[in-house]
Amino acid sequence: MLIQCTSRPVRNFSACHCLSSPKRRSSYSLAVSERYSSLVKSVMSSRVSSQTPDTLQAEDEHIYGPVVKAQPPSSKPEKREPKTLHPFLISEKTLETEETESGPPVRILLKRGQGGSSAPSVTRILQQTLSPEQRFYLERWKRRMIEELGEDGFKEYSQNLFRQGKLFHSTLDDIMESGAAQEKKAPAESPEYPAEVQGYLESISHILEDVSAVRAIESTVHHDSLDYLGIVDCVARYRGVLCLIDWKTSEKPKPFLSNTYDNPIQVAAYAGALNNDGNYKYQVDHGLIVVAYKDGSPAHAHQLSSEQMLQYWRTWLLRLEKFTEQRSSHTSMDFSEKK
DNA sequence: GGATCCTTCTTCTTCTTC
Repeated sequence: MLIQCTSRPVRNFSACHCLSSPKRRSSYSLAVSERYSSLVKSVMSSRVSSQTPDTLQAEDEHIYGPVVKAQPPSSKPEKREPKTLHPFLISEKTLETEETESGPPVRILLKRGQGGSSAPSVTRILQQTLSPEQRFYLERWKRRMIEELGEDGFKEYSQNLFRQGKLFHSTLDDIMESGAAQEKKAPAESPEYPAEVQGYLESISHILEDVSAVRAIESTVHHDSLDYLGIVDCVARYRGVLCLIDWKTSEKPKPFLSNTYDNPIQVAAYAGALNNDGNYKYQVDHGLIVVAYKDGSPAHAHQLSSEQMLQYWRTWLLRLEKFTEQRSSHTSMDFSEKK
């Protein structure tokens, strides 16, 4: 039986992200039919909490002030343009990489603190330039999670998410490096990989079949003129197209690009840095965001065209400008405080 | 040797009717 769940077909209820909690599986799963799925969903997804939407709203308003409802987020797309439109691609560099594709993938390690380099990272810039709306929803989510799990429980939960993400990445690095991806061997079947990431590996196995010519793994990129840096997950061909690939793990399904929040901006920022980094002799104008799931259901792959990459590059430049403005206003404030 | 850095994640919402 196929059940449509958040626009993603799954084999059964136990594989459904919305209904199966990671802690325990419901015994209802065998008895329910599609007819009752929305009812079951609403019953099972209700929170065990004495709070009602009204009290939550009241709490939100108490902490953040009244919610301004007259600002639908997507109705006014940001038309702003960066003050300086730094190029995404460099004309001297080539997009063709045939001659350099035969060697092993590069891995440029991060060297911090050398030569007084204090370039900010992509992650830090994105974190510090979140919109007030993003901040609000993240804070609210965190508060609700703490209400449910307690401070310590939430800490454990977050650490667990990070640990799984890191383990998935490092395992994937090993697979890529050993060339297992090109051998088209199902890595999930290999017993040498940690049990905790087997589901994620199964989830991306169909993606790995389309990945070839791995050029870089966990490699540092630095934008030589804009002076920011980051660590790229992977550069490889996906279905023949050279892409900057970002691997993600997620508890919730992310079938649409819009579900990935700032990830496309992150990918464009990395690609722009790689293109403007003298250590890389080629450049990349496509992106790929792969969202892997623990239960092994097929990962979602969001490919970014060169046009989309350019669009997100502009958004990135805006965020970078915002960051720089914030930083200069902070340092001038520090200066006046010290004075 | 210890401290710090870069990552790793987390948000978008609501009912009502076939």
